[in-house]
This record gives sequence, C-alpha cells and structure tokens, in this order.
Amino acid sequence: MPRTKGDHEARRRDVSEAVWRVLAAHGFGGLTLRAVAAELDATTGLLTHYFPAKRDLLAHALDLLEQRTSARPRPAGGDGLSAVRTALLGILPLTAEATASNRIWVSSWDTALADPAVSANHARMYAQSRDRLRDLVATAQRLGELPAGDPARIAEGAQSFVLGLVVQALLNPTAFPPDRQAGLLDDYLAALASAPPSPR
Amino acid sequence: MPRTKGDHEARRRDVSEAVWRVLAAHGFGGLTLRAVAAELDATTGLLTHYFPAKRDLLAHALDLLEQRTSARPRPAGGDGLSAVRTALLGILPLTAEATASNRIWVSSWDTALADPAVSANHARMYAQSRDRLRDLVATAQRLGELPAGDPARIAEGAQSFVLGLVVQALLNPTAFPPDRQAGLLDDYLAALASAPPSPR
DNA sequence: CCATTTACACAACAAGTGTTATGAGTATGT
DNA sequence: ACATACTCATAACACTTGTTGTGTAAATGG
Repeated sequence: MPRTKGDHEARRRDVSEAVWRVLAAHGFGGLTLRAVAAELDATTGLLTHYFPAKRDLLAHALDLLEQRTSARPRPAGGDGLSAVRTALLGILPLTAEATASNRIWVSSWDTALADPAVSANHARMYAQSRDRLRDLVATAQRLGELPAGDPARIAEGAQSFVLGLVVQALLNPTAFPPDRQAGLLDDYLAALASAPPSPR
Repeated sequence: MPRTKGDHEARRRDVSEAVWRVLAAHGFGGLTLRAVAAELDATTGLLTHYFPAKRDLLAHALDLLEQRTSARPRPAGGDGLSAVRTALLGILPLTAEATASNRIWVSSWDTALADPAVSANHARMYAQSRDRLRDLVATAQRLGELPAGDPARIAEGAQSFVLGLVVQALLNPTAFPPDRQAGLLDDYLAALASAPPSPR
C-alpha cells in the first residue's frame, strides 16, 4: 500500500528518525537496510529510493550525528570558566539523550578508523569543537579565571579529558554516574585553574 | 594438504597472530572467519576446529587484547610522579605497535557497547588498570610530588584524560604526533601537581 | 602393524547482506 | 481526462557470513 500523501520532507524526517533509533540501539555496525526499514514498517525499496546505495545511507547517518550533536540543547552557561564548564558538561552522557548520542559517537569511531574519508571528517568535527572550546578558554583567561597559556592547547587537553570520561561512563555507567562525572570534571577544572601560568 | 607436524601449541600461536593482524587491519567489525583463514593461508575448517563457534573466536580475540596489552613493554619508570608519567605514556599510541593495539581497543568499544558481557569485562579491565594507577598516584603523594586527595579519584581523571587523548590521536594523527601527545600529558600532570591539596 | 584419534581441506547449507528490476498505486501538470 | 512522474512494495539476484558434514591424510597408541 503506497503512501497516499506525497509529503516528501516529512517522510525524510521519518527515515532519519528510524536511522537514529537503529544507531542508538545497535551502533554503526548494526546499521542495515532491513533494520532501518523494519523500524519504519517499510521495505528496503523505500530506502533505496531515498539512498541509491548503502554508502549514501551511511553518509546520511554521519550527517545526522553531526547535526543532532550540534543541535543538542546547549545551555550556553554564562561567562568565562563557567561557560567552559557548561560546554564540557554538555558533552558528557548525563542524560538519556546524551548517552544515546555518545553511544553512537563511540560506535562511529570504529567505522571512522576503517575509512580515511570518515576519519578526516571526524578530525574536522573535533577540530571545530576544539576551536569553540578554545575561544571559551581564552575568554576565561581574559577574566583571570584560568592561568595564561596557549588556549588551543588547553582546549585539546580538556576535550581529551571529556572524551575519555565519556568512554569510561558508557562502558561502566555504575562506576561513573552523572554526579561522579560532574565531580571529576570539576576536579579537572580546579587543577587547570590553579596551574602555574604556563610552562611555555 | 594437512599439516604434517602436529605442533598444536605453535599452530595456536599462528592462529592468534592471524587474528591479531585482522583486528589491527579491520577492527572487530572485520573479524570474520574467512579473513582470519586467509591470513593463515587456510580455510574456515581450521578455525572451526580451534573455535567451535564464532563467539569463541571473539572471546579469544578479547583475551588476546587483554594479554597483549598487559604484556606490552612496561618501562616501570622509577618512583612517584615519574612512575605515573611513564605508566600513562605507555598507554598512548606513540609507537606503531601501541597504535595498532589502541586501534583495536577503540574498535572493541563498539562491540562492548553491544554486548553487556563484553562491556562488563571491559569495565573490569579498566578498573584494574585504574587500581594500578591509583597505587602509583598514592606513592607520588607520599613523596610529596602530588597534592593530597583521593588517589582513586585522581587515577580516574588521569585515565580518562589518556583515553580521550588516545582517541584524538588515532582519529587525527597529524594533529597529535607523539611529541604533542607527550606534551599534553605533561601539561596535565603539571596542572595536577600544582592543584590545591584537594576539595574533599 | 593396525585402530583410533587428531587436524585439517573441501564443499555445501541457510541466513543475512546490498543491489536491482518490475510493477502498481498515487499525485501532478496539461 | 490523460500522459507523466513520483513513491513505494515485491521479488529476485549475487554475495558474504557462520555453521555443518564428509573425507582424508597424518599422528598416536596398543
């Protein structure tokens, strides 16, 4: 029974939603045409209509990951160090939604390492995220809330810390509940704030 | 042409070597019976002889990962903070071998998140690694090279930092060459050493 | 020296994968 | 109203995957 309403855009959103659910449940390794189709109560014919080949669906999934990550509720917490803290907290898997998103991210690393093009795209996205973080760090430095030093370098360190904490929290949620994650992040920021003006 | 020499142990080592090469090249997602068999110049019949089912081969691969990780040349660098630094440096993908091992680790996270049993095993291994790190941290504190504070908590933070740095380095090796990784680690340790005695 | 067990190769199987072709309803423009 | 284009379902395809069975050399043990 074909669709009577040709609302192309709405249908595309449905497809994206199904892709997202499959990713959250089974990761990129479980992203199969029939899995997405089943989530839509449709067949693979529908998908090949929207995505000529599997790689197109995979590209769409990666786009989706980038989109939904950057579109996640970003509280934009105020000024200086507080803004840095809020930005980093926004990455951690503190909510169910953030956990799903991070689970997809971790899964994407495997496919990224297998495909140089995806890897390069990931590098670009993380670099962009670092740049935003760097600006926040620079502001905090200007406010005297963080010691002097290359803000880009500090952003690299902070992003590494948060990424690693994401991995730990996903693999061992019992040992790293939300408040523990926040506590560890605050430890890190406190150490950063009290560090000597910079070695170089 | 069947094997004329029944050296069971040596053959098993060959199989493990082939599994390792497949993992390093294609990750856990590419760990297929025929891929391993091809690496051995053998057929799937050989593998089913050593591993009745795929899950047995996967379990062996995970064992292999744990074994080879803990057996990696661990310089055991001296005392206190220096020992902490050496331990953390030993995790980073600074050499080709360490890069391969870390690439396999990252790949394993995807399969771990899909299988609670594997996930629990990972949690156990990381907890064990944290415990070792915690002891080194405690020693450094006793030597006055690190401020007071829960050493387990500090170990958690340090491990998170290093894990995240591993991910960044693997996804973007150009931006995170070995000396950059070491520099970022030293920044982190410097901040840690100059932190206030501990909030709690 | 023969019977049994080991250690595979070889081949076939069912299930799952992406891809492709065909066709049938529905919308759209003329 | 009718031809055309869109939006799928259906089905078959070639391929890969894990699994299983059969056969056969070599090792082993009595």
